[in-house]
Amino acid sequence: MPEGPSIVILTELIENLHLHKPEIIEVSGNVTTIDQDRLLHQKIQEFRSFGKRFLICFKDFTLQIHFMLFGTYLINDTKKTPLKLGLTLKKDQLNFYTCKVDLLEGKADSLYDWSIDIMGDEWDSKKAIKKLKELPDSYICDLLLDQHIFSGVGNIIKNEVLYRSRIHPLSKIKDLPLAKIKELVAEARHYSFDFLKWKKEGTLSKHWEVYNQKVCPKNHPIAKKEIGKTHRQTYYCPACQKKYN
DNA sequence: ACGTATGTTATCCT
DNA sequence: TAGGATAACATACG
Repeated sequence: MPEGPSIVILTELIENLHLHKPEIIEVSGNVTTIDQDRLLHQKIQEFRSFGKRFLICFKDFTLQIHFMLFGTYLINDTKKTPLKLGLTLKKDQLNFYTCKVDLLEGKADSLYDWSIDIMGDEWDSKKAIKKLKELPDSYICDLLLDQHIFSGVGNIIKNEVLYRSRIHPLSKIKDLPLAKIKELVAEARHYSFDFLKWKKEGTLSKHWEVYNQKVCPKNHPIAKKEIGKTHRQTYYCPACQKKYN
């Protein structure tokens, strides 16, 4: 569920219900981080995604849902897991489980820097490149996961993008030629949309070239290590991916 | 059946 | 005190 493209899918699913600024008739769930009464009888203005966050937008505040690692949702269905937040509309019900819910004052437009949303129309690759160059000593595997640079990129996207760009995860920004940085940033955006397409088709895992794989497409053995500052599981091909230093 | 994990953050260490 | 390690969340998947 958690990476950016999956949140886009959720947003599209709800948009396809063709709700028209629906009123919240009932609020349920065990969420404690927000005042549930604040939502009652409010009209939802729109649904949006920002990075890994799902946004339910109201006139002057924004409900932000982050699914973390285990979060799930059901539309017009329920399950046994304790309900974190349920929103009953006139005809539909939106149920969120195992997620982090926050109520932020203000409109979504002004709450986030939309130019860093990897799936967004306003994505600004030049800005990402600029931010990367400001962190010369960081490993590229950590920077791809930096939500202040690549909002919405997660561990799967990280691994696949590094393979596509043929960059070893422990390369540092200062050692990468500018052309390579540009390629990487472009690939981060491009693969995110491939992820979206394949996830919709149900073929995402079939297209993994390194993530969860034993060998790369050229049949070289894949290395699997927890590396970088973030210690996230990293899959890479030592033969195909060049270490810049 | 069990180990692992698409993520983040608070808290406890050193 | 800065930074690192750890736990917590609760489920699905192979």
